[in-house]
Amino acid sequence: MSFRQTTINDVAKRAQVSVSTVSNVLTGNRPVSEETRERVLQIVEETGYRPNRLARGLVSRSSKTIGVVASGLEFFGPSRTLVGIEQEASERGYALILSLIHEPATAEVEPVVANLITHQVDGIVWAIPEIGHNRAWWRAAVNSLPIPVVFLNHQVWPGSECVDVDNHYGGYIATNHLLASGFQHIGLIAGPQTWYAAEMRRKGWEEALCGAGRSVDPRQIAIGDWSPQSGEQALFALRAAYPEMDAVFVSNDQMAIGAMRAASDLNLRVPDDLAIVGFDDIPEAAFTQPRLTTIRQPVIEVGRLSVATLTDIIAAESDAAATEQQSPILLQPELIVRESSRAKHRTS
Amino acid sequence: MSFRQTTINDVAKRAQVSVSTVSNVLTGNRPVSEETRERVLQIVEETGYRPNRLARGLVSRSSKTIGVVASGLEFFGPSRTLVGIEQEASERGYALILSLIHEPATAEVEPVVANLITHQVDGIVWAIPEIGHNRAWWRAAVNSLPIPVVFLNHQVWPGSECVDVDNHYGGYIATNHLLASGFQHIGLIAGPQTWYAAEMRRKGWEEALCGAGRSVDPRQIAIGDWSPQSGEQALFALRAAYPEMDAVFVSNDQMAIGAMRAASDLNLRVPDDLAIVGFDDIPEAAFTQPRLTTIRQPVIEVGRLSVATLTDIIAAESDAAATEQQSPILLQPELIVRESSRAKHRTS
DNA sequence: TTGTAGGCGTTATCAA
DNA sequence: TTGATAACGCCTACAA
Repeated sequence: MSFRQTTINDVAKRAQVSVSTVSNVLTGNRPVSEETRERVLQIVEETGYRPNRLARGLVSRSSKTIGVVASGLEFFGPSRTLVGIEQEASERGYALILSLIHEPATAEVEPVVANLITHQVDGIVWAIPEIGHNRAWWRAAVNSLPIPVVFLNHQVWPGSECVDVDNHYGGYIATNHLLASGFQHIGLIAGPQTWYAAEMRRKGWEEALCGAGRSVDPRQIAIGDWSPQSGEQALFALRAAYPEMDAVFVSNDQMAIGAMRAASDLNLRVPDDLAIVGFDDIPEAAFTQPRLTTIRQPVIEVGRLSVATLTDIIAAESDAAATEQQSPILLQPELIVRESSRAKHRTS
Repeated sequence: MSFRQTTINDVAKRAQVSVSTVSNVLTGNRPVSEETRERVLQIVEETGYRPNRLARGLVSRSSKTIGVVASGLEFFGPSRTLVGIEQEASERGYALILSLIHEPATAEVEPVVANLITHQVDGIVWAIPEIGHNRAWWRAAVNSLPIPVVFLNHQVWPGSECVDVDNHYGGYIATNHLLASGFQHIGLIAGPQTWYAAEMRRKGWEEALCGAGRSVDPRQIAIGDWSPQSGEQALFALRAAYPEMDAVFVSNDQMAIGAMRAASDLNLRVPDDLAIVGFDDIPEAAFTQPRLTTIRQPVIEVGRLSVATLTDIIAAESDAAATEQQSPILLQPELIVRESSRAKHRTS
């Protein structure tokens, strides 16, 4: 079963050249005469030879591998972002080593990073929601790591590379849309405030309200955990604390679906009694009753860009030509208007 | 920035022992006196030394890495299964190299597998829906590969290792539930029939109908692509071709949500005019209006089991003690009754 | 219990 | 344009 794989030595012998010539044919690092090149390629084809990347990485000090640390693959954004990460990495010839963290709030950062470095990854994409203790760890550690790191969904700090959706803007346009549609009392169902993205969406909501001269009060806010169930409960709570509410911005579509369900149980018609705007544009959002107005975010693009940025930095390091990046790189989300926020009053 | 990492040599020198002693302390392959053991561990701690896994893998011929080839991370099942795969791998000390395939129907299998072997993975979890041409490729290739492979959501064949949910049974209990609830004309919105799982769910539906002495006709079937939109369209089509239909088994929850939307647009009340049963139990399913009856499948468990099986085989190979597995390993799904299939007629 | 030396499969350096 | 040969960092006989 488990025979010895063919090595560069086997190829060299059969092609009657030295191993360095075979290596040069394959890497293109040094010119090789057309004649021998073809002969070597021929043998490579015949034997199905493929260079052992462990050996290659060991000597060349570049594994062509990047580490991805992610979390929350059960959610729409993170799982799509991972797809973008993989696509870009694959196109650029990098393999992915995947680590998942299940409890970002308590998990230790150091062992995860150390383990990836152990695998000699050329860089890391850190796609874990920002939370106090891991931010502190990174601030202290990032500059002493031997490899570059790109952060997703994190607040930027000097010297760190970040890619993110502009969640502040997303919260702002969602809320502004409700205001422009004539709604007066706009609540918020927020995500966990340990998530930087959730905090930014809340701030966008606040800024829109303040900009329109509306008050912002804690009783207008309920906090969920992104799940439909928490959205349902949040709407019950909000309705009790803030009965005049006639619209609500919900920080993700899953909670919005829970909120729609709660509205129905409270005999509130959407959008006539209560308008709802979500966030994400999950595939189901266009098929709820009524169809859900939401904020679409370029999640795949965030993943791609993070890898593009990372590999550029990696390439720049070996070229010793440090390309200065602007950070954070913010991608703009987009308002998708559907039925759940149909205008209450005519606004000219 | 990029300094030389500490090596086993550095540790050996500082601890005033040989490299083999350091190695033995770390691997436990040979006994070391308590005294020197502690001294070495002390230095390891101080220097933060971690063995280079490329070097280790090169010489020990075991990278402690497994390749995962997946697809459809935008869907509920596959993304959760990946979580299970990662959990089990991480607990067993394996790292994951992730490859995604975007067009399983046309993608070439060989380069993906070859690339993973290039990275010296110890085994592969193949989580790509079974489709004609890749099945053919695997049949020919699987026994000549140097490493073991475990297949997810595939039909088993002699010598292959498979882990899956019992989709046939799932389709059967879903349909039986509708029959037992008094529904007479049960349609099917199926997934792409190139997916083995979709085919099995259809067969379960068929068997339940035949078992109850009902006819099975092509006009009772519409095929979607798992998306809510395709579910919506499928219901329109089905309603036109099969107007007496009073219940429908939908092969996944996303299509079921689309179908519920279509039912509403057709002024059909669910479940009174049309009962619906989905498949997956996505988090949203409990919050639709009405709440969706569905089949819950142990997707995380499938992922965990696949890695458990794979690593057992890997361990058995190096022990030269081939543990015979029973294949396929089928996990049972479970019926979750909610409102969308509320009984039409009393059945005692 | 410990040390020495060879080799895993490559790429990189130096000569030719 | 090519070929020896020395690393890369580690494990593992074999020797002491």
